[in-house]
Amino acid sequence: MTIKDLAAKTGYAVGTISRALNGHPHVSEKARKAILEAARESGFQLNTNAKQLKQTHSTTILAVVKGIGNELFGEMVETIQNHIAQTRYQLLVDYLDEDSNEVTRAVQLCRERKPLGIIFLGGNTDNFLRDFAAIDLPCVVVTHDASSLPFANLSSVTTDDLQATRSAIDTLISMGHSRIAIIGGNRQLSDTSRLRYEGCMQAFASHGIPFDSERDYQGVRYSYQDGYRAVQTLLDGGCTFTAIFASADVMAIGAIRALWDHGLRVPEDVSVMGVDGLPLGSFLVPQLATVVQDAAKLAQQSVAILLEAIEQGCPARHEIVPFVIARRESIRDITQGEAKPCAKAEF
Amino acid sequence: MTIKDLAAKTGYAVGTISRALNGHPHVSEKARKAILEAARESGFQLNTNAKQLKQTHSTTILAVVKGIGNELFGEMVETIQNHIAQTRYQLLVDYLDEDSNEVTRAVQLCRERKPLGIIFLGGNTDNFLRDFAAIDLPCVVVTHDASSLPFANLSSVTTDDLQATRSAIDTLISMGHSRIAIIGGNRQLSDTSRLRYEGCMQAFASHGIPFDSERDYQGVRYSYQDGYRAVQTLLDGGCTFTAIFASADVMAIGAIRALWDHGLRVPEDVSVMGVDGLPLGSFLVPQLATVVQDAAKLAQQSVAILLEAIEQGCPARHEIVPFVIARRESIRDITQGEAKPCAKAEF
DNA sequence: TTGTAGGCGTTATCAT
DNA sequence: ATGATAACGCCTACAA
Repeated sequence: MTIKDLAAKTGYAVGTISRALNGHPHVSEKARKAILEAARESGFQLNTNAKQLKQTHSTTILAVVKGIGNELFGEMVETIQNHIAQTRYQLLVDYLDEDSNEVTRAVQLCRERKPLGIIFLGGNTDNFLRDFAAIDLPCVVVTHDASSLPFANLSSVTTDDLQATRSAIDTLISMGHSRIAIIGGNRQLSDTSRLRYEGCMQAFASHGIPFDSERDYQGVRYSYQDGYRAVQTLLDGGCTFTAIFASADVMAIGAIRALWDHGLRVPEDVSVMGVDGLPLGSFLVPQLATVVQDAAKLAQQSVAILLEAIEQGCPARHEIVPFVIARRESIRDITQGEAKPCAKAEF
Repeated sequence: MTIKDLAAKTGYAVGTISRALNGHPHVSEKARKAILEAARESGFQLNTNAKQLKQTHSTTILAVVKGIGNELFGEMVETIQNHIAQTRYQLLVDYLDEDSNEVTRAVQLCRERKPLGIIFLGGNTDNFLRDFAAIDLPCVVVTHDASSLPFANLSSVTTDDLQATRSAIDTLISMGHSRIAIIGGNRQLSDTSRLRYEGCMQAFASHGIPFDSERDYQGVRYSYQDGYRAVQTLLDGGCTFTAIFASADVMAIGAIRALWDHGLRVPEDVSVMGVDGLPLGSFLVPQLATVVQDAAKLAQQSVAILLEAIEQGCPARHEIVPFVIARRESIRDITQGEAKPCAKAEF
């Protein structure tokens, strides 16, 4: 079934069919009704390949999401969708693996879908440096600072990962914790992981608290399981602590269970804090203390910046969205009361 | 940059370029090398629109996933990907909303991507009945029984939702619970929700346990928040219970927190059981008792059935994958010991 | 308002 | 082994 068939069926020419189906002007009400009806009853759908092959520009905004299964991104996609839906544009969401190159993918999609602009959810500096030059549309990276990259058409909206992490560690320190173990991501592969690690180190340094990366740090993948195992490794490695900071909520959740299995209670024996502010965190018992990234605002800002750039040619901007330290039930102030210095497992 | 440009650049004709780029036979080693090199150095990529427009068949297997954010489907996609990667086929994953029509979407993708077969993750009977006739490829629905649908090319792999739920309720009953509240999904919209509800009713009936749907049942959406609210509504509505059965783990998690906030402890005061067997469940404190769907096996079977159908023309099959009742920490046997008859909130 | 025809970038089918 | 050329299904001038 093609527009030719529809033309034969309705008696109109393909040109009229095309115009009617695309809501173009210069189609009589009669023709439009007849054509739409015929299309509906035969379940006709335009062939996107042919359409996009011919089309010189679309009315599409592209979102390239790096890492399916990242709940934070999931929330943001939803918000972005809601905002775009209120404009005359359409959102096209493309998901890819954590470890594939989002920029080359975007380059390909530019050719094929001719979007008006791109929102990157997550991104890697190296990829941008190597491949972004080929893109000359307005773009914005969310969750990844691009202010120091040499691209005039690339904006960014981020949480200040370094400050956020510093602030989280400061919070723990202010609650009397000085023996803090860290569970982080892969600092080689992820800029965010590197920044969050730096934030921890700066916090420790500014308080004169010693930290032995070898013993007190675990770099793992962002999963429950890896959070769980990281705690095991820390304990086996002789690490003692009154608090654990995990640079993602999912790892924190795995960590809490691992502690429990070692006979350690949260927050009585060990305080645990994460990063992200996943909705799940506030349904747990204990509620997970965390650094809340304002997903709604990150998403909303990215759309705003992109639309300004598309419609008014505004230059690239680099915005920072405030984070919030959520002091929830999984952390405890130990400055007074019984001093339970360190939480080495008792078996 | 098109293959025409490459043709001009290398001196070969477009046909040869196309053959070389697609690894077809009848291309001299010399030509192949020259063309591939020219393509590489100019960063050339085939235009998928044009390619798919012209191509009569692909080597693609399509997975249509209904409901992004469904973790169970996420797991299965990963497994499917791993299996397909070991074959000569490629997997194309298409995500759509819970409430959009997966079958019409598949029809469109058939035209445009010409896949060899389709795996549906999730599906709705009405949609299949109305629109599936247009598809004549081998297909398999996972998580949704299609054995009674009149399609010779449609297989299915499912957990027996009705038996699974019956069995879960039986378990709770065998542990001494007779006042059980149910948190389910929307029975009008989701076949699975309906079956799970049926399973509960059958279990109650066979044990002669009365159940007042009006008071003891909440039909909500699959989310933490809705699980939480459902418990509030149940308690406000005067429902008393020693156990809650939620027909999805996410709702069970929300329910546990709601109980906590009402001063009720799990499993001491109330037992809570879910369905799905999300990895998360075993990292919680208490670990979530649940009906584990064997995601790996569901995925693996769906691929096996589809490949058999594609390669050997095997007829459609309808398989049932066993579930496992995971009696984990969130449920408690109350047949002996102190009788704490019902768990009405004390405020 | 409607019809006609050319071309988007590729693959496939012929020749050569 | 390679080249020429006709589709693929649609959009878009342009003509009527």
